[in-house]
Amino acid sequence: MPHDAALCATQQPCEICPIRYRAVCAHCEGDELTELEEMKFYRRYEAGQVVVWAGDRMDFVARWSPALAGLTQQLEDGRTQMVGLLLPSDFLGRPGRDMAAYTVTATSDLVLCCFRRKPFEKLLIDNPRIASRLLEMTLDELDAARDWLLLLGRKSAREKIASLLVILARREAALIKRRPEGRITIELPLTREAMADYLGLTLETVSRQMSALKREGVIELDGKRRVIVPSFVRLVTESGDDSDGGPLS
Amino acid sequence: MPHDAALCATQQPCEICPIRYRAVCAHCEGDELTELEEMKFYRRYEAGQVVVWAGDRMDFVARWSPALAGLTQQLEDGRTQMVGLLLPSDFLGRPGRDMAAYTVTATSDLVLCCFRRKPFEKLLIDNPRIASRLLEMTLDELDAARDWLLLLGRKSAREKIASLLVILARREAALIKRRPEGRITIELPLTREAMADYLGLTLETVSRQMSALKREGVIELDGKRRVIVPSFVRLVTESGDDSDGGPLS
DNA sequence: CGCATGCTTGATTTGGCTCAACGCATGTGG
DNA sequence: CCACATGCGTTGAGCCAAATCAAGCATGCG
Repeated sequence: MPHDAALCATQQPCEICPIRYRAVCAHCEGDELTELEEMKFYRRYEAGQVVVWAGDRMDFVARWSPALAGLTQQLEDGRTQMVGLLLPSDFLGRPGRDMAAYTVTATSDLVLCCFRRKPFEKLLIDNPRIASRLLEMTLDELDAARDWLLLLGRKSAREKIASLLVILARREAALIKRRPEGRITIELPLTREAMADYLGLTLETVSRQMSALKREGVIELDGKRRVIVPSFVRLVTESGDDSDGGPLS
Repeated sequence: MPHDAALCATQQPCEICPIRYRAVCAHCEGDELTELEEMKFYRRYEAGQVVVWAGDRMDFVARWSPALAGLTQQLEDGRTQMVGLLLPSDFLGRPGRDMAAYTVTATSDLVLCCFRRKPFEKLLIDNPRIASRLLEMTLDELDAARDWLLLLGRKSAREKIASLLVILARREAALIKRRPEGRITIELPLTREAMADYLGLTLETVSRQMSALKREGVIELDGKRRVIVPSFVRLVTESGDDSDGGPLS
């Protein structure tokens, strides 16, 4: 695995980390940060690279940095399902388990902020703040996974696409603490195939539904990877769930 | 909500609780158990009853007792997806949130072992053992949800049915600490409709696939709710994933 | 230029859904 | 005891959304 020493030197300390307030270290203070800092190292990956293979040994856990990656699961015959999206500040790895359960692939260049697993597990035991933040994050992920179950089990192809766009829009908006409204632009850091793997569709169906949404004016395309949504509410309607997405989280 | 005082009196203290070693209180000792005991009360529900509605206020969390229940999520037009199965010793509710996110329906008679939420949250903060056990359980649920994503997104109707049977068989076997093998019997505490809601199918398709599996000798039916599997490996093959289910968990 | 990669589009097939009838228990009331 | 209703499950016929198979197009790159 790449471990770029020069890179480490250029990384910022936790104290001024821009995503700290949402990450696992959200509620930490001076001493705890120092402790974390000591077990920290960085890894860098390029777009398309596999970060971990399912079944691999993993002796670190990590906080997710810029950019995006996907967790995937496979059947032997090759059918693939993405089971999670890793977005900035998300947590990777599982304390108490040394085998990766899923394959993680970077979809854009990224830097991973890693903590050696053993010391981190120890820290977790005698530091309730970190432990409770991790619990909270895990519960959020569980909720997200359950929403995804509804999508995979009961939504049409068209609704699935719209839902994915809504989710990405909300995620982007949350970073700048605003609610998506009116005319918005969404970055789509995924190939059609990755979208298909996420939505439980084929890439052809994804392509067709994108074209259909464009034809009907629900979205506009600027290149393949940038989507303009003239009316966010219209998109939400197409996604099937009429909810407003709850409070800004 | 029903709160049967007479019943409470007949409940056992945590110390001799038969499912304690798998539940949230797994690693607790004397004092902690006493504390838990103090915030504990029981509720009883009958088969078919709704335990909580999505959006309801919930001022308790609970440990799951005998029997089975399902968490469901709905779209406004009525499409329903089950997003979790609650089995003995599972945990219900989310510390730090007072709204239920899902509707919980009992599929058989059950007794719920509830803890008042506020004191429980407090206990969580100053008791790392309980907190870490809860984290572990949540991570397990997340893994289960992700396996379910693969099932919903990529498996055929036949594979879905077989997978459900495999899961139920493994759960039953785990209770008696054995691995399912050879000829086994599975209790199916679910209507065809509940199965459909779980698998993202219609009840007709569930029925047809059950008939097909029977016709081909993969399963035998004893009444509607009891399934005999002559060869467990055959069933696993039909389920699509060839894995052996990992270590006895 | 030639070739690879990612995407679109079209023609065809098919698995699972919809709608509808029917079977079979169990319960209820006359 | 029979007539009838009700709740679950099964089965069949037809249809449609999405998968599959198959070109073809745009972009980028050695």
